[in-house]
Amino acid sequence: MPRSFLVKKYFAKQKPNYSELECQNDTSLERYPLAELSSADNTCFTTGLVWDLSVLPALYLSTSQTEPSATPGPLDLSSPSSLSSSASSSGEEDEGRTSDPPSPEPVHTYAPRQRMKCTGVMAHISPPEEEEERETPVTAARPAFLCKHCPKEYTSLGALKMHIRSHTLPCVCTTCGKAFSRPWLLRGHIRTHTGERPFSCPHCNRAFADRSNLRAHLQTHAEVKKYQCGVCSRTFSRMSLLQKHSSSGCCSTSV
DNA sequence: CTGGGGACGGGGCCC
DNA sequence: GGGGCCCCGTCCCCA
Repeated sequence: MPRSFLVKKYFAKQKPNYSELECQNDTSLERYPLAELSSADNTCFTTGLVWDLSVLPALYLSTSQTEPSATPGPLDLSSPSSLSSSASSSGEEDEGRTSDPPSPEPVHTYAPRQRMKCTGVMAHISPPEEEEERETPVTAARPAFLCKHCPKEYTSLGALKMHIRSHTLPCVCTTCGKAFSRPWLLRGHIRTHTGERPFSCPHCNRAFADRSNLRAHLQTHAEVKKYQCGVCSRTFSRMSLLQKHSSSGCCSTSV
């Protein structure tokens, strides 16, 4: 179970509305851009959702490139949902997040995320049409659905099928031929061709084709960024920047 | 070297 | 069960 959504799921109940998000908090955004992301309630951000790299597991810091899933560390900083809430978006959603059940150890659910681009592997392993998934009837504890293209394992067939799409890449761009696992990924890609940028920043009117990029951009407007150096307290908009900062000397200990 | 943007991957949740 | 969307996150590249 790679990734941090395991934490997110608690508040994922409510769908954020970016269109609102982008303009509803115009006023507050001036001061706390991030708040807009997480909602009008900027407290979640200003109260210390900034990540302290010093508390991050060494593993995360050193190998985060491939194992950000270890992120759980920072989550425990102030709240179990710090991670998601800080970067999350719309207000309502934020509310849900901040109130997400304080799971005792959400951290343990994380597994090293491997940015395994095994899509290529699949071609060598076996034809997709053969038998996409191997169902392992582990009637005992939990059913395990194993991907035959990679070592991944899922507890539901649906999840496995979804995953398999990342191998089969059924969505192909008619313009450049690039293939994607999901339709919406393809749509996002198509924007790179059309130039469409539906996500605009309420602060600088800059537009983005990708919502995530807007989110990252909004960080640049934040007075206090999401990721904080445990040594110098300097904050960064991206984990990668914090990592660079750390490895470059400031936080030699945290590397 | 740092900061930021572009593009994209992937699991979860809701409908 | 599947599609759509969300959010989180990463890598690459450029200013």
